[in-house]
Amino acid sequence: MKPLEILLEALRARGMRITPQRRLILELLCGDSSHPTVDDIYTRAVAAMPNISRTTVYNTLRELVRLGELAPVEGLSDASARYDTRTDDHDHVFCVSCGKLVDIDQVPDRRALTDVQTAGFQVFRHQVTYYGFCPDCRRRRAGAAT
Amino acid sequence: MKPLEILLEALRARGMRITPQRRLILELLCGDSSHPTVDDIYTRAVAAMPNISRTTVYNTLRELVRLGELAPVEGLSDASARYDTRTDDHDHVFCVSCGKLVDIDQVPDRRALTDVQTAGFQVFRHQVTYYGFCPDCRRRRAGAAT
DNA sequence: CTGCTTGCAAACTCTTTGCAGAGCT
DNA sequence: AGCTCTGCAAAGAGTTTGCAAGCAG
Repeated sequence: MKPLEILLEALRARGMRITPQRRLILELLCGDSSHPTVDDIYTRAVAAMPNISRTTVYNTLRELVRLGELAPVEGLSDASARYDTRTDDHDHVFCVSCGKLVDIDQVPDRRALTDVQTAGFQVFRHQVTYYGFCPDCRRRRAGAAT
Repeated sequence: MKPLEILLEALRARGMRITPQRRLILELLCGDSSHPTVDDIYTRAVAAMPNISRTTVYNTLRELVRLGELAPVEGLSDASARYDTRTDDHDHVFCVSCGKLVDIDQVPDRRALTDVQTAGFQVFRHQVTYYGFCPDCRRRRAGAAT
């Protein structure tokens, strides 16, 4: 969740126009840390601007990814793409029960891998996805176990 | 890459029939550690059995996943699904240049995460994807840098 | 004004489904 | 023989593209 002004500036800096549609989509992204899908964004956008099109949502999200201001979330078998406004290196915790996805900082002391361990790859980035149950589902399951 | 016999046995154990198509697909999977896509498998299958259909490939792969003998690879933004015959917990190294994907063992001493670090999630599994350049692309880039 | 952007519709890709006939056990 | 499996074609889901009209700068 980054400030709206940053995103607007990123568009302006590249000579892209600030249209009402784009502004709306950016606002929605800024106020959301739930890693929404294209359809999530589209649905909320339509509520505020009834005749905005899916195409515009797709276009805008694609541009933001291109600008490095938005990151597609990988690591889930979800049918449709989910996006993250946090674009620095970080990890994810995914709830296998409800699909909730939360950003977490990377554990700082992970041991460097040897060349053998990386199969000779020159690694410059890594991303960890933790799978488990979120607090809500954890509670729900504990109750059900009665 | 697991032995063909294991896969055949898994099918038999569930009362599934060993058809020539299935046998072929299983053979292709066993002899492949490149994490092929559906189309990779289909293309090679067609070479050996010209009128095998994509449907059969899809069906067979889906069944194998259902049996736990094949794992869809997550964590890549690849358009189409890639499959892994290694089904135990392990990590991946992905070449951002050529798309090569290699299985590696998990680093054993990863520190346990606190509840705060996992945002209260009860984590039971994690998966790391390392991004970098594979030995081939590394060499290629070193040469190009002349 | 200029030309980037929008939004409609159609195209495309990947995957799943329906169903009749073929083939495994 | 009985029932599963195959393969064709068509349907579906998600995303991209082509293009004429609209609007930001």
